[in-house]
Amino acid sequence: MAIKIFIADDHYMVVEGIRSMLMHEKNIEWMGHAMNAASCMAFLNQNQPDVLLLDINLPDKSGIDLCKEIKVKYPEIFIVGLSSFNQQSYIQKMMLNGASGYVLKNATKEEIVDAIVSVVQGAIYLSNEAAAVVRENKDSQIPVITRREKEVLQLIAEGLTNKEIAEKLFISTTTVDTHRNSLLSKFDVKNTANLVRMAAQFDFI
Amino acid sequence: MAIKIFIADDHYMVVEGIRSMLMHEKNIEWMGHAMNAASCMAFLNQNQPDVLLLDINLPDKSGIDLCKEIKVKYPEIFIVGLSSFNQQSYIQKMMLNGASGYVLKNATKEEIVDAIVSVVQGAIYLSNEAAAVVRENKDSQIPVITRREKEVLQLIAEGLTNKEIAEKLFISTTTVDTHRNSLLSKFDVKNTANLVRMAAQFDFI
DNA sequence: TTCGGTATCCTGTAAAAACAGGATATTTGA
DNA sequence: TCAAATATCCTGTTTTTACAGGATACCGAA
Repeated sequence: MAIKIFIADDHYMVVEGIRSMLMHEKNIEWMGHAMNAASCMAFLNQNQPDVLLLDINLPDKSGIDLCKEIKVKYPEIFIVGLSSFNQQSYIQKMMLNGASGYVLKNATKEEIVDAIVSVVQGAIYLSNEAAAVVRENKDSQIPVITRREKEVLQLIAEGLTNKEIAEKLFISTTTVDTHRNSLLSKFDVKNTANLVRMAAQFDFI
Repeated sequence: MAIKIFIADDHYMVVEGIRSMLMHEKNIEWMGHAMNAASCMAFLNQNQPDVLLLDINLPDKSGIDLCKEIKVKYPEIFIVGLSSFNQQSYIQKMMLNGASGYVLKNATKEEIVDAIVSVVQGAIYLSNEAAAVVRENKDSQIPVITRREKEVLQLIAEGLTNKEIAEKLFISTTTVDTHRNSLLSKFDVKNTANLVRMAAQFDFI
């Protein structure tokens, strides 16, 4: 029986590339694709793929969050993360949220097929590069920040002062200061400039 | 006579996707692909495509720089930039370095074909999204900063204070302050956080 | 050669951030 | 349910930045 796969990715070329690669695989059945999280959920509501190839960067929702939701609602679907760049953090978060595999978008046909076959058998599949990323990043973790901290961080990066942020969020400047200091501490940096740079690197802003 | 195209992109899925999309286009001839700048140059040394689809993110060299080099050596080749995310700066830099077009990787088959046909006729082609990016960024040009300013900017982003930068560069803190203020003015921002964010976006750091 | 841009330096003030050392209410997860 | 995490608020002090308004020296291109 063929493995039924579905893909959620807003990059048409990637969808087309994978489709082209898997077209002649006899034991893989292509169910179609979605370009955003909403239509992906709509599809899953009516259909049952065995494996979902899931981009981390959908326009309407992060693949990370979507992964979690899908695993809660449809735990029997195996999810393989898909990303075009080596975002260490994403790989780890995706795996924490129930993904069974991860391939980078420069994967070969063999890697894709391997990943699909492996996860269906209950294994974990990490492509070479993804595995390397996970390995080398064991110690330099990406800080876990709260929703409010992220909000403050983004306003900081936009150039707002504590006072302006306080007014925008309807909180006191001292609260903003507290968030700011916990951000500095979580990112292990000593001033705003460094904070913003790290945040940009980790794709928080 | 068919338009001969060659593609340089390290994402196999993208290469495969474009190949699959263009496979049945009669007036387009697929010459092959390169996964890095070096093999792309090696290919161009022996072959003469009409259009080169060039990724901005090659492993061994930035597409921006490669674009410039190719246009110097082979000015008759039309280059279409290819990127997976909307990096405003990249699009503009690519165009400044002689590219004739730019498409994002979520482009449809029609956009790709349009781009190829357009640039061969000497036109400039910008995909919808790329055009929007260029349009909205018309006034907020990438600032021209001096070598010293860039040096200071990088140290600021690393979290050094004016005093520390001064010590590192063997200049007075007031000089650092001057550079800092001219950076703020050139980037048209009002504090360090905003400066670092813009600098990160424009790829200065 | 002269003029514009760059780099250097100065004094001073006001605003903002960094840091210390708290407190309290609410939310959330084990 | 109960502890931990989160979000809120406070009073201070010190350090750093932002900004105003200068000046001088050097270099390269018109």
